[in-house]
Amino acid sequence: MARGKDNALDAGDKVGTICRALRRAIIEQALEPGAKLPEDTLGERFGVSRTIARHALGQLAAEGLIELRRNRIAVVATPSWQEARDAFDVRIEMERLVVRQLAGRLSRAQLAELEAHVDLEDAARDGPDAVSIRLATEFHVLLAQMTNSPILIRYVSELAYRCCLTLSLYSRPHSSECAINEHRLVIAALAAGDTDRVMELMGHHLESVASRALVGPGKPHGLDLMGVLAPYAAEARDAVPARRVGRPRLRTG
Amino acid sequence: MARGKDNALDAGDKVGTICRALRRAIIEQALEPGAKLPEDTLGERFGVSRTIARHALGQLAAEGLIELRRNRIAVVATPSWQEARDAFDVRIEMERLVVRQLAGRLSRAQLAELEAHVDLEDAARDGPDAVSIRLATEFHVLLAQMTNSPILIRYVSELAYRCCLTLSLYSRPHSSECAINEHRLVIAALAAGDTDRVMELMGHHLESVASRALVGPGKPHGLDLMGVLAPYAAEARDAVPARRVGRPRLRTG
DNA sequence: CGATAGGCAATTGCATGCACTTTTCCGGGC
DNA sequence: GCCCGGAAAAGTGCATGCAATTGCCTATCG
Repeated sequence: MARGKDNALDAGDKVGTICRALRRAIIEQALEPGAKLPEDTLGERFGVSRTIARHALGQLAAEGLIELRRNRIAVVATPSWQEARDAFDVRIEMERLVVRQLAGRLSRAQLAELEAHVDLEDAARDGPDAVSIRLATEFHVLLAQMTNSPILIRYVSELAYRCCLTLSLYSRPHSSECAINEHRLVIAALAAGDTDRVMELMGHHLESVASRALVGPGKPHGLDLMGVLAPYAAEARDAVPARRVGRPRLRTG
Repeated sequence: MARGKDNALDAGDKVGTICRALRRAIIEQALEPGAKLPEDTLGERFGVSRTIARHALGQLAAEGLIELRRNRIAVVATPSWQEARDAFDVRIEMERLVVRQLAGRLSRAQLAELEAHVDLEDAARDGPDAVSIRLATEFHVLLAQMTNSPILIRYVSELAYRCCLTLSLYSRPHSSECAINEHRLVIAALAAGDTDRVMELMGHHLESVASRALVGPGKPHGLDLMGVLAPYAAEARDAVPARRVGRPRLRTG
């Protein structure tokens, strides 16, 4: 192995690791839309070179999570209201497809897994918003994964993340109460194998989430970009062995 | 710019240029599934360094057009039959969404553009298969573009390309006759603003295309990889100024 | 004759360096 | 006081070099 002696948790997929960390930071709203992501700062944070950071940014840009303009610093995407609405429309259709494929076809174990996840969401209700938002999103991703269709999984995940982003721009604080109940209803209908009903439920559920994103021109933001990233980098590999970490510059997106 | 002094046609977006060229080579089946794409050979062909070629491969992999495994040469994707079926299922849903949004909302000019495209398909009927396949695919992409929804555009394009790939693996030679007629029917229904009918038509059309991909375990293939790529590279920039082009190695996927 | 281990060529993984572009900051003019 | 212009700083675009891995080819052994 190279000199760096990475700990084995990172199975060599540095780019993937960075992507996952950034995605998570974004859906937990630690990185708000518009936040700047300079290649070299990112590289320092994760203990890799700009080349790798750049590659990761490329992937995230392909997913629509960040915006990449030539010769400009990458920023977390700031979807327009119209784009947000489009994303939700497509997402609704895709997730209806997911539950259509799943209705009546889930094993007892899978249903239990879903229930367990919703229990988790329930438990996190009093915790920080960031966590409950992430969990709510992951419920939908979990459903998609049960289809075993790589394409569906990828698209639903992407759309879910983008919609998360949207919510952080246009929606009010977040109240997950009813969302959690709706998740339970969906599980019940899936178990019952009631295809039409589960599609309806999912459609309504997503529509109601989307409708929370109706008004509000979005808040301006300013935050300590790289400081906020630290825990995500730390989680990715256990410590950042970056060779020469001076105090990271403060950026205020 | 560096020493290379590219001609101005390439607006600096080298990665995008390579992606487009490769995508096109793939959908025209000049690059068959399984064909190898070594970074440096690619770089030589397009007159860029491995860094850029690598980045392009990363993007294409994100789109599912090629497969990228660690420490291994990138290859054009070889979707399993199941993946292919999934892709078609999702695609059908997405394109129904497209025409739903479009029905009755197209301008006269847009309808004319669609007709013109189908005329092109018609004219290409006697030409090489590669061209008529590409045109058929582009009809669907064109429709998607008219929605002005970046997400829809991206997903439909991706899916259309992937399905193309599929056809080259599992389908018989290609007879575009009826497909062209179906395209015309779709246009007519769009113009009439008959939402339900156009969704039905599009669904049937895609289903019938998919059904052509039912049997056949796929043909083995062998081809002169980089030789076949030359025209695509040439089209991308007018000539390849690569510094030291020895005879490119022949690879036989 | 077939299977196998070892070595070499091909290829990827990644960091670094240099050129170019954009942004920022500062001083002078209006 | 505000706007403009120019230079320094920050950042990206890209090529190249080196280490590590893989894959192939061959010589050797059963």
